[in-house]
This record gives sequence, structure tokens and C-alpha cells, in this order.
Amino acid sequence: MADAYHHGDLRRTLLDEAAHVLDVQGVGALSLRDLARRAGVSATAPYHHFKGKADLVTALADDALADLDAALARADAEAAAAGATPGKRLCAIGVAYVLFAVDHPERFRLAFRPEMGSPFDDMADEGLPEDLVGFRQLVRVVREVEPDPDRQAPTAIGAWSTAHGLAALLVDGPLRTLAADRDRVQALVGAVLVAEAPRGPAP
Amino acid sequence: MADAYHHGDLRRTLLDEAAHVLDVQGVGALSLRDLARRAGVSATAPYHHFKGKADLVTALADDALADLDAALARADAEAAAAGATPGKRLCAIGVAYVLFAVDHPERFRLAFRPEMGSPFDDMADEGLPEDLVGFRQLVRVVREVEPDPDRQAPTAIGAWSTAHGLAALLVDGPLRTLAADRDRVQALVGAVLVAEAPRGPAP
DNA sequence: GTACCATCTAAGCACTGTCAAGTTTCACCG
DNA sequence: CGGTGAAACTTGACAGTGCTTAGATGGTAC
Repeated sequence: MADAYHHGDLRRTLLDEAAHVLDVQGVGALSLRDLARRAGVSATAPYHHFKGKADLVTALADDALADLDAALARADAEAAAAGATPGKRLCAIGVAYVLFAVDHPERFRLAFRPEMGSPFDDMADEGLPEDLVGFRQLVRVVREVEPDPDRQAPTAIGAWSTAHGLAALLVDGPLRTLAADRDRVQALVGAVLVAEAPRGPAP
Repeated sequence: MADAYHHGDLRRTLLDEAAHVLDVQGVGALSLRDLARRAGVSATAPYHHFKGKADLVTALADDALADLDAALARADAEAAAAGATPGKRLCAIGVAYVLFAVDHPERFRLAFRPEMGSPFDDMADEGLPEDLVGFRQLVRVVREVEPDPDRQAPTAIGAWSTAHGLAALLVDGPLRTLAADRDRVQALVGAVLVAEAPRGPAP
């Protein structure tokens, strides 16, 4: 079955191996040949499953974005189950966003790094790929927090921007030294999100 | 003077050429050998001015960050000269931040991309390299907007996060399609920054 | 004038992504 | 059961990369 030829599911194996390399060594360490070696196949075997390196990396980025998305959806669902107000749910999503970035910096980076193709390349007119549950929930929650329809878009983009920016500054920017201390990160995220929260109906 | 040997200022030439390649072809297209070729020197000449590729790219990232910083400082100075309130100045800095990212996406990306070394590697305890004028001005303006000392840090980080996040989403994220339309970007930035502005003393 | 030293060159290694052509194996159809 | 076509994989090769080691060059200070 896994007898050299007809490996079984080489595509999946390559992606899994790539995810592992990504997490422990970073994007720069990704090499098709190395991945092939790890999977026990020849150097050119991956070309039967991906158009090239860029294609593989894009698939990996898709997975990474899906992971982030799942984390957001989970956080919102938990908050909702606990009976949180829309404001608190928005906050929970933001915290989950930043914590995901801090916990999986390489995955987070890759999701938003289009140097060889990006998950956002195929976008609907609405501005979001269809299958991003967590983000759709964000938009929905914003709609509850912000009653004025004209201000919903800026509010949603603003909330996302703040969370994303904070995550980026913690992962790649000048706040990097803080990222090691998870408790401090959580406190900081809370403080920032509260300070920047939209002025919707009080919680 | 520029007679093959003792090129004159190879280091500067290489960085300039690199900046050009960066702007028109992206980080991925940067290659030491190519840069050497463009400068008309042998493939290994750059190694007498940089420890390696990572070192050159880091220097380039430093330059990029300095450019961004200068843009911020300029924007704030102009706003201040026009007699803007602290709130408006903060907004002007934010707009300048996002517009810089949209106008020079590759430079912006590189400044916050530590794959081969980052401008933030040598950081003071305060959390910022000393020579970042624009950012120091940001902090100063925040101090005027937010009187409560305990909330100044979160407010400053929040403002920075929002601007940075919005910039990142416009450059690398799902808002990429908007980035082409500069007017729309400007409007969006205004709307978002107003929505997320700290609730300091009214303007 | 000569010794020094920063600057540059030349040759070579190990590695990469990718292409072209050949080989193996499986699934299906008579 | 035997054959056939296609998918999965291999071999071999090419151009390009970063980087190291060893040598050539030329301005500068004694």
C-alpha cells in the first residue's frame, strides 16, 4: 500500500510534513526537495500533486487560514454558549485572534503573506472567501453591536484591523518581546480591545 | 574612481539597487548575485560589505522602516503646523501610516518581516529603537489625547495596532482589492480611525 | 619603496526549483 | 484472463542560488 510507488496520499503527506517544517523552522526552510525526501519519494514527485512550490505554499496558507478561522469560530461559539453579550463576544473573537497568532506565529504569518500566492487570491465580490465561518461570525456580531448600517462596515473592518494589527506587532513587530509572556499578552489584548471597542449599546 | 576595483561605494550601490528590485519585483526576487551583476562586480564582492544575504536584507528593512518613520513624522509636523488638535494629529499619523503601506507595499512588508532579520531585533527596553521619530511623536500625541497615565500605553498600542492592521489587511489581506483605489482607501482609513479613536477629550 | 590591508576576483561546493523523458503500477474493459 | 491507458513515480539534467576558500589588485601610510 505504502509501497514506494503509489504512495497512497502523497499530497496530504507533503502538506503535513510542510506544516511541521513550517512550525519548527519557518517558511524559509520550506523546500520541495526536502519535503520529498521526508516523504521518501523522489525530488520531482511533488510535481504530480502541485504545480510548483508556490502552489504547495499556497495550499499550506489556505490550511493556516482555515485553522485561524476555526479558532475564531470556536471562541465565538463558546462565548455565545456562556451567554456573553455581543460586545463580549466580539472581544472573545479578538482575543482568540491574537492568541492564535502568538501561539502559531508561522501559520499566522503564512496566512497573510502572498509572496507565492495567497488564500485571498480567489475572493468573492463581498471581499471574503465563502468558507470563512469565523469571519462571517465577526461580521454578524458587529451587526448586533453597531445598529447604524452605514457604520457597520467601518466598525467590522476596524475591529478586525485592531486585532490583526496587534497580532502582527506582537509576532513580527516591536512588541515581539512581549509575545513570550502569554498572560501579559492576554491582559494587553483585553486592555486594547476594550479601549478601541465600538461605542455600540452598552454591554 | 569607479574603475572596477575600489568601486567607490559598493555598499550604497548594492542597497540602492536592492531597493529598486524590491519595489518592482518584490522580496522574492532579491538575489546577491543579481545585485552584484547589476553593480558590475563579481558575485562574491557583496560579502565584503555584508555578512550575507540576511544582513543585506536586514539593512534594507532598516531603510524601509526609516522611510515609514519619516512619513509619519512629516505628516504629524504638517498637521501640527496647520494647528490641528491632538486628535486630528493622531488621525493624520494613522492616515499617513496606511497610505505609506499602500503606496510602498514591498517596503512596508519588508519592514515588518523578520524572515532574515528585523529592524526590531535591537530594541531598547522601552520597546522601540531610539531613532524612530515618528513613533515617538505618536506616543507623545497619545499622551495629550489620553490624560489617564494608566491607559496611555494601551491607547498608543491600540492606535498603532489599528493603523498597522488596516495597512496589513489592505496590502496582504482580504482588502487588497480596495488598495488600488487611493481615494477609497483614504475614506476608509478616515472612517475606521474615527470609529476606533480613543475617547479622550473632545476635539 | 615597500609593506599593509581593505577591496575585489576566481573557482568550486552544496543546494534549490523545474523540465523532459522514461518506468512502474493500478484500474478498467474486452 | 490479457491487454491498454492513464496516473503516479523515477532518473537525469540544467540553470540558478548562497557561501567558502584562496588568490589577485591597488591605494595608503610608513
